[in-house]
Amino acid sequence: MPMKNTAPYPTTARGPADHDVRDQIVAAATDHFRRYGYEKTTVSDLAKAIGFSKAYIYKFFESKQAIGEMICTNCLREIENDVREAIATVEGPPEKLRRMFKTIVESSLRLFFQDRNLFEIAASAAGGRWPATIAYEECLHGMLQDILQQGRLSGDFERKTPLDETARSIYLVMRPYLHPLMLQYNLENIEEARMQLSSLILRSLSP
Amino acid sequence: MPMKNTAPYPTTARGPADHDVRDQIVAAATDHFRRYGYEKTTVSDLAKAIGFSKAYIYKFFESKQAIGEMICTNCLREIENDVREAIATVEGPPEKLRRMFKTIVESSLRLFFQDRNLFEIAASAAGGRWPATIAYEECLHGMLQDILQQGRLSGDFERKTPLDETARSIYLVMRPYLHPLMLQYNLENIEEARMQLSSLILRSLSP
DNA sequence: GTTGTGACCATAATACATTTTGGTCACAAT
DNA sequence: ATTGTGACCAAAATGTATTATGGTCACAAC
Repeated sequence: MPMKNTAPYPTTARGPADHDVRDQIVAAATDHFRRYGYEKTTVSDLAKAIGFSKAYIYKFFESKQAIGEMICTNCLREIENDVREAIATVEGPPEKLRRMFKTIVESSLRLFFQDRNLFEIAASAAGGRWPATIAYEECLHGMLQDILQQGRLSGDFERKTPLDETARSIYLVMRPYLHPLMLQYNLENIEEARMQLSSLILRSLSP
Repeated sequence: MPMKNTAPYPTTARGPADHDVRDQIVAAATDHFRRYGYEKTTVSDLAKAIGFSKAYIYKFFESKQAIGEMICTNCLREIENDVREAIATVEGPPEKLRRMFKTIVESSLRLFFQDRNLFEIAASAAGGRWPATIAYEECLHGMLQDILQQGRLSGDFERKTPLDETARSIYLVMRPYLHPLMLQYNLENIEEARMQLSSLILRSLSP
């Protein structure tokens, strides 16, 4: 029985969930999107690359955008992992917070401006509210909340303000630097900005 | 002796600084830009509106963009005044800060989305780093610094962090909500966001 | 000197014909 | 039932010829 997708946006649920061809498509798409960009890559290009017909691609993905979203999800997942690793290798909630912010900025800059072509996908994703972006934002928000919780337990952070509100407001401070479309307008003196904002955040958390 | 303009961007220095025709141009431009938008309005339209030839316009303004910049400056000045008024009618630095942020958001929303057509000018200004935007940012930054200084004197705010750094970091928190291009991506739950960020800022300022 | 303009040019915007592209479907092979 | 495709369509992208627009300048009226 085919699972009807009930998500607001069509997810990639089509055809066998794990199938060799699906992986080939993702691999080819990753390569092509990186090299020639999302717009310049046609679905036929991908089909040719893996030696099948264009129609067969649509047995696995609902649309070209669905493919882009998958690639985008992977990219964002990479950042998530960078962050997870960064905050694991450092101790003390305040320093974890600093490192989290630092890593987000660094990884985002690397992804969006080193791999220039992936930027347009991430930009579309962020602008069009793709599920990939929402999941990403929620993930980071969650990590943030964890650090805050740790800091409250360890006595590093104040405990009066509701945890959820604290997490949300700090997330809002960081958001302009992880949202690709906003990041563009925050490039100059970004290092300085990040450090000063980190300090402001930590001051706001002092018990 | 004609004053050579040494600014990085050509300012509106051309022809007599105050002249009836200059004002007519500004008035016509304000009206037309509001009604039909910046792009849709041609310089000839403005000329026709004030009953002169197109060439005469260029005796007063270096370019169409220079006219746009003037109108933009006026718009932003309006916000500045709103803010100035708002923080004057309220007392206590913490409440002044809250009101400042609140007024910036409200006035920006009104300007950019009620007067929809002016948005494209402000957007170009913000994106292209026109002097109008720079002056605007510096003005708000200055007002912010004043409030902080008052708060330090009254004992409401901490005094350890350098004043300049505090002002800068708080400004960075507010910036996504006054920068028209970023404001677009912060529309949902903007009221809630603004209040939570205000609280975060005030927490960071507690002595 | 100040006020004012029509004619003129290079480039940007527009409009339109043509081609590409995303996406579907009936149908074939295993 | 699963794997796979060529033919087909509406809509978007592209190239191109044409027009409109921003901007200048020599020159005229006062």
